[in-house]
Amino acid sequence: MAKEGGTGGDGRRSVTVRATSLLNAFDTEHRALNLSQLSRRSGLPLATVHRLAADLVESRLLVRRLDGRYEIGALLWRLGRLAPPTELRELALPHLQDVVVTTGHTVHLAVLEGTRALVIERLAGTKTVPTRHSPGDDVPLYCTAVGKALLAYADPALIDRVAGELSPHTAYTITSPAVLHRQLDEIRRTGLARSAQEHRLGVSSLAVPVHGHDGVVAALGLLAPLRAPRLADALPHLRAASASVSADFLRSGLAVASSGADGSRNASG
Amino acid sequence: MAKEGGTGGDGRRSVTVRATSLLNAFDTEHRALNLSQLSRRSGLPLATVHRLAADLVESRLLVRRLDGRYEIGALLWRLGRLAPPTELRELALPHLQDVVVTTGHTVHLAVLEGTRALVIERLAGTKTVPTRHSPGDDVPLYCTAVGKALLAYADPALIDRVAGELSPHTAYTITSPAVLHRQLDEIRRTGLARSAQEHRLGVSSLAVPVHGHDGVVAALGLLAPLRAPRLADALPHLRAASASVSADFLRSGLAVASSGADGSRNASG
DNA sequence: ACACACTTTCCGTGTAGCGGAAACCCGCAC
DNA sequence: GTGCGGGTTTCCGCTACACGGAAAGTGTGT
Repeated sequence: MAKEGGTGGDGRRSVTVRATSLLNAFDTEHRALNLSQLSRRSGLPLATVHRLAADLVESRLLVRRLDGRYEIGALLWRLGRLAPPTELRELALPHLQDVVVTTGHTVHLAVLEGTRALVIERLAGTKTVPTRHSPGDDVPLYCTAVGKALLAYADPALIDRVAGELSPHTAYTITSPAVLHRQLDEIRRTGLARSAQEHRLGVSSLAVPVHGHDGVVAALGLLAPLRAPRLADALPHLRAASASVSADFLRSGLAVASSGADGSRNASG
Repeated sequence: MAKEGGTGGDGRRSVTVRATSLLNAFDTEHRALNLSQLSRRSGLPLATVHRLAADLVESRLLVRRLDGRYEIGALLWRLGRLAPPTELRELALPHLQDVVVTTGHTVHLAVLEGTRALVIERLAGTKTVPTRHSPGDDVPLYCTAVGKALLAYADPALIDRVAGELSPHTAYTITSPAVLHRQLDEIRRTGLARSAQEHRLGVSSLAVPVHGHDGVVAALGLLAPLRAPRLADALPHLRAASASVSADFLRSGLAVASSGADGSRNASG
């Protein structure tokens, strides 16, 4: 009978979770999916997907095109705009632009989301670097500057969890938990995070935390080609922008929304 | 068998639809809701909301704050970015900026969504007008310039439906279906839609359609104080922007409904 | 003509969603 | 202290609703 013993994985969950797994089948490379693709990518039986997707279309979370493919509906877009990242993004935007024009480097704004850093805005500078992270993408916490800036101020439990699985992206990626911890200490001391080719070859970056009422709510990062001349000169501008964003953030009375860990599941008792 | 008869719009439907009605309880003024508010605003029993919201949190569509209130989660934000409006918005953005700097007026980009026009981007000009529609808001189709521009090229059935319920917003709002139809004819002939105080007093606007492969995919509108001097001078810029957006749109290969095969093959894996 | 891939419908099974009611919690007033 | 009012969480029996295998329907390429 009970073939399901696994914790956490997928398998048999509530309708809502299943419906969400349908939504999760979409990503930047797959903005429109037909029924079979949806079934394959979500791992749900075809008949189930057929019914579920129809429900989602009725709810206007998805729309069905004339060619039969599904895509994310405008309702979802609109709802998504109500999420905390939107407010932060819009309030930070002018300051990000300042940084871009004064330094010429590409700037990232990211928040902690689960065990990754979610890039909520990216403004390309004139001194372009090949890497392409659009808003909506997420990057690892341990091998990017914004990631480390966020991680350094995160819940110690999260730090340990992340430090437990340091899979290398390049030859420069930190794979030793001890080294990572040492770096995080330094970040906390100096308020500055760095990464040099740890995530992508040829790219180095700086990042500083953005402070909220209690704790760090975001990180502001700067991307540059590996040996960009006087990248450090940009630091004051980055710090200034961070301070401005912090100030605006506090003024706006927004609350931290970072989800944190799941924790309580069906534990015994 | 007979379809269900409820006219109210909600009521007794599938789980998915109910869950969505929870999501719909959120709006710009209500970005964070506690359980009871959620229950009240969605019309669902409290116990049901309690369970459903927990599911949504587990799915990460919602997050629950430390103070017990729910808000839209980052996952939803990210999914929303995969919706068509995002692509259109980003591709149109530079052209919108052109219009703003050359004309100084506030510009709107809107798409058809149900029986309303969804504003997907708004750039404020130097010649500000009091009205405030942020991206994500929707406006009526029959009393705004962008709305009319979209309506004029929409499915006749939709036109009739909209013409059936012309509730006035100001003393200038068109309430006669015949007048509306006549205006729509003219819009189709001239490619230009206007509204003068029909939606908000003191505001007049122009709008032009943005064409896709077959049909209109968006509208580009310009807001100005009532008797803005030489507002018509801005029209060429607006048309030029519309043409540029159209061109970029077509180039990008975005589809509203592609009937033929589009190149992408899916290598299963 | 056949083969193949995708989509839609059907329908018997039983599970999972339902939601009223009661308990619980906390701050407040008296 | 006791009672009151708001919100939140848990309980639990009933059955409506979701489930999904299987089969029929549709369209394209060969």
